Amino acid sequence: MATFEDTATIIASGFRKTGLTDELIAGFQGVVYQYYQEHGRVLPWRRTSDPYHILVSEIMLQQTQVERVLTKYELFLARFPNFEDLSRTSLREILKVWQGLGYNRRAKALQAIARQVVAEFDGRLPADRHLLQTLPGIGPATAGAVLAFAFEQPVIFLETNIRRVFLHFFYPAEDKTPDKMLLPLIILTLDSQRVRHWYYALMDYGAMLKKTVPNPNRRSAHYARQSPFRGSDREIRSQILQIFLARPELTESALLAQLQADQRRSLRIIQQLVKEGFLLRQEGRYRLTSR
DNA sequence: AACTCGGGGTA
DNA sequence: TACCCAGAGTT
Repeated sequence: MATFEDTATIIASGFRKTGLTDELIAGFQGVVYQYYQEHGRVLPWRRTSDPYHILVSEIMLQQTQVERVLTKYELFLARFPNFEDLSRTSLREILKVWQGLGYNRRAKALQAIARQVVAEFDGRLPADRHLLQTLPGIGPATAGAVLAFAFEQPVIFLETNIRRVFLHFFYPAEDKTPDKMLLPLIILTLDSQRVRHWYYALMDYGAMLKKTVPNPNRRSAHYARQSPFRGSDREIRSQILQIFLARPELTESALLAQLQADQRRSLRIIQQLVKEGFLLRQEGRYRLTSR
């Protein structure tokens, strides 16, 4: 029986010599499916095909580990069961549930999506990539996930786990491989009869790779390091939002007094929150936007 | 193409 | 410490 290392080597060398033959595709799918059959993850958002549930999970999962989303997903859906409920909820209520997930603008985007879906799409998420990507917070990856998982469409779907898999198997030694080199492989290896199943398998394989080999995504052309959180603007931002979750409103001086940053920097960050629609300034006081 | 946006678990 | 997470939006 071939070891884990062997299968990657065999597929990589086969791809170099002959390109992507039907035999190679079948072998690749076999390796991924076999892993999935034995070690596939059972996750709550995989038990539903409700577009709202899928969308909530996908927005939560953007740049956020599965384990952390697990603690929030059910809670969020219990609190906001559908687009209509979410569309009628205040930003404060949404942020309260969102606390701990990070990237709070996702929560705001989700609320905006809910309102738009109710107002423009008769309460149903459109099964169309172009329309989905016009909605705030939905880009190529999230649109692909929704189309694959909720609507079973044989679409291109590329995110960090999937990127790892294709870099690992097809570009194991190359540096700075752009995504456009992977897209044809994604199309050609897609199991279009079982789209959702296939992408789950790919993602689980990629999640496994993260723990067993040096991160292949470092060899992506799009790999980028993140700036430290400690001492960053976004640390101040999160402090500001937490302050407003604890109390309804503050004067500017009271707010500034609670922040670690110097006044100039604090005001810039506060102004940014106003611009993004998180905060409202009224008669010298700040508060969360009421809607 | 490069920055920014959260927060936490893991090595 | 550093790393990086089921990315998207802005510059």
